Amino acid sequence: MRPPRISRAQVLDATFDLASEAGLAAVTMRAVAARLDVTPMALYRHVGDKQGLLDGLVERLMAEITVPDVAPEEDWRAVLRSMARNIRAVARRYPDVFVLLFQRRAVTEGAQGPRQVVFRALRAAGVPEGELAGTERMLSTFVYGFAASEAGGRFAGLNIEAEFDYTAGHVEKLIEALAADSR
Amino acid sequence: MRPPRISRAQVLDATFDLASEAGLAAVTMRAVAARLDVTPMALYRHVGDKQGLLDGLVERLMAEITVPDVAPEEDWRAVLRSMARNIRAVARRYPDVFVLLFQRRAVTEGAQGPRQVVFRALRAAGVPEGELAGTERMLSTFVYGFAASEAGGRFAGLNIEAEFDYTAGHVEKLIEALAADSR
DNA sequence: ACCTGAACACCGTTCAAGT
DNA sequence: ACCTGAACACCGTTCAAGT
Repeated sequence: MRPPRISRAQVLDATFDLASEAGLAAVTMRAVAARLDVTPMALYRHVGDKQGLLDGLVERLMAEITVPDVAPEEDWRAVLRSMARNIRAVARRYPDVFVLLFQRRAVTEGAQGPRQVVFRALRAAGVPEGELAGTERMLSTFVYGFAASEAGGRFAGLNIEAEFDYTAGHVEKLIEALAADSR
Repeated sequence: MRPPRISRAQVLDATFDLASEAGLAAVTMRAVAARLDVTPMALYRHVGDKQGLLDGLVERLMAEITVPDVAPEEDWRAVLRSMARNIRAVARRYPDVFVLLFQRRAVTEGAQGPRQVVFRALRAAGVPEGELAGTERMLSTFVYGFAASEAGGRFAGLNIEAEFDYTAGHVEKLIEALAADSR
């Protein structure tokens, strides 16, 4: 019987700080433990193992994806673009952690907040109810792919903002077409 | 003066085989060396370091992306779908290696063959010359994002073929719209 | 219940030496 | 030029022990 010296939240905070400052490669059980002035083995009770630590890191990353405070009914285009820009910014700040999103299906699990905002925006655009879920998945697949490409340097040498506007414009037309079909 | 016992090609072959059989985590300098009956240090002359080994692995992965033998002028939709299916198959077979594509910009470097095929298909669809490059990037970003999502399990619980058809259908409409605008 | 300490089986990489 | 051997500074994780 002993009072806990550290919590899962503290472990994840330390992990996230470490990843922000020194990248994913610096995230080791030992380094995280050192930050908390604790033995590596102390972490196992709180996060399971290294895999669990990384899952927690992805959780924290998802929490970084904030929701714009524009009302979706006002301007659905602005809402969607602002969400996409936010996701891209997160990808740029944590490029190596970001790709973990693809491997952990956390994209569907957590971040229900952002998803609801996208739903409202798509509804405001006139996308029929039955197409909402499919469209949201299509959209998020696109945005995450774009953000990962950008953060990984796949668009190196290009004008990325122009690239984004080009793509976003076409996706908006796609959404408009979906709305028009339903009428 | 001594005859070489191994070549870069052999090292990469062993690396690729190892990754296919046991996943990316099993790819260590020591394990690759053991496959070639050689000391770990022998690899350094041929691939530089671990990073260089992984770059070579991505090279090999790109080479797995084959080009359909349908003439693009015949049915551009079939060509694009067949390429997308092939990329998805590669992602499913090597899920953890596949995400490295996002981090190495190899997508733009190598694989010029597939890119040319996409160009021809888009031309056949009627996409104007000036929009070809941008459309191809948009398309590949989409396909790679979809493939990575699928391989990583982000679509778990969904009918993935239906999901693909849904998305592909909308992307085709997007391409048709691009072609129509130019007339 | 929670943490420590020592130990085990791994890593990538250096450096000097051998042929 | 090409490979080896020993060594260094790391890893994640186990297990028994302490409080």
